[in-house]
Amino acid sequence: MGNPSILDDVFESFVNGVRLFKDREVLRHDYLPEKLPHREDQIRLLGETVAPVLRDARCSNIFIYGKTGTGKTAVAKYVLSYLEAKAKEYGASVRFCYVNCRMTGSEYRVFANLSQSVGMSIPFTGLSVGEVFDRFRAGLDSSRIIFIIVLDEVDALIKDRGDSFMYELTRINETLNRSKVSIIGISNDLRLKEFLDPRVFSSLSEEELVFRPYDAGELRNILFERSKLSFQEGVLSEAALSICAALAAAEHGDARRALDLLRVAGEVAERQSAKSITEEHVRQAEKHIEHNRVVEALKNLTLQTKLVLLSVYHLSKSSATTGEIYDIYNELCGELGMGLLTQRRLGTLINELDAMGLVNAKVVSMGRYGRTKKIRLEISRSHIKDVFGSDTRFGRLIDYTPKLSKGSAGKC
DNA sequence: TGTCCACTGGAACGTACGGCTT
DNA sequence: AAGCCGTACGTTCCAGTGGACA
Repeated sequence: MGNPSILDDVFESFVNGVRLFKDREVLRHDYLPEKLPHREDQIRLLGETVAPVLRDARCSNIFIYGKTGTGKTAVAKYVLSYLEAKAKEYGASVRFCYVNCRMTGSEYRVFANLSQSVGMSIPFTGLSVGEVFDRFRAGLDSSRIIFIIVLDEVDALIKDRGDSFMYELTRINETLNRSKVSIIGISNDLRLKEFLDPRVFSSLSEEELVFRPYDAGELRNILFERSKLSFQEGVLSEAALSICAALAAAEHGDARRALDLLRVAGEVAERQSAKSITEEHVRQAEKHIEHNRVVEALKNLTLQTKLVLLSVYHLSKSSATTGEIYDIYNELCGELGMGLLTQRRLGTLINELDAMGLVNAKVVSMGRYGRTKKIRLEISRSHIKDVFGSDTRFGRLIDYTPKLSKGSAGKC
């Protein structure tokens, strides 16, 4: 369990050391601040759109677009919480349910979630989606309310499983007698239109709201507001604040990223017993976040996907084709005495690694020599060596020398 | 201009599993 | 216990394809 005296030191310096934070929760993603700077227009527009529910009328469905960290979720929650409170004041029976579709995972669970929020209990599994939907509808109708459904990251679900559940939802009002439903869809992907049935799309986007990315100046204001609540006075340097804003602005104006940077920079500074947070702490925080992201991603891969990535690793002097990787993967499976997947399946796994940013895969045509994907590592080799090298099942394969029997691997 | 390579990627289907309803 | 159900992970089949080469 380690040496207790070491931990004594760690804990003591944490408790008695320099305190930079006043309240670090303020910098977390799910913290909902009282003010949302630079989103006044969107708040007003959304407020105007949902206001009819205060007079017991159904409001228009709304579609909200914008990249991650542009304040979509915060604005939606902010407006609806306020609306719910106002509704109580006016005696209107309004309720809203927020569902993050990506976290929730499937249409079954989305409906299960919605059902629970109208007081129906739904088993974890065992029912058909249709059955869950029927129960939701019945529960909703008997509760006699105006129900606002917020489907966050709805693009994740639609791209994976199609839009049949959205179709059901958009038509639900036709079968309700005593309750009404409005839908607020939130998407990170501006091209969502392409994935949706035109009927569903037109019904969903009776109103549209677009959230533009924050620029560096706006991010700076947001960080400044939050830093007043999260840090002790005078602890955060001007330069550190600006660089956080600039780094996040360079990455499509993501406020979440900016807040993460600031929080981790504070933690780094605190650990070093620094009296203030400097530019250098932010730089270290940036490295720290990226390192953690990659290591976590690597650890959580399935064994087969790890072997695919390891095959890329063994070929990564230059980019490799799917066929070359499959050959190496074949060898590695042989070394471990494991069954191997088909090349078709391997292609899908490579696409998943590409989506995670661990490899870069590009479809190229080599004319007479066929059409394939060129794959190269997107992360440092040392990350793979560190994480996979300590794996008891296949760690030894890090130093494996491929036989490259077909001779083509490694060339460009 | 047509051929042909080495795949890509969609679609349908199979299997295993945990968990519900009846 | 039987019969469903959703989910995860995988296979099989196959039409489609960009561009070098003859």
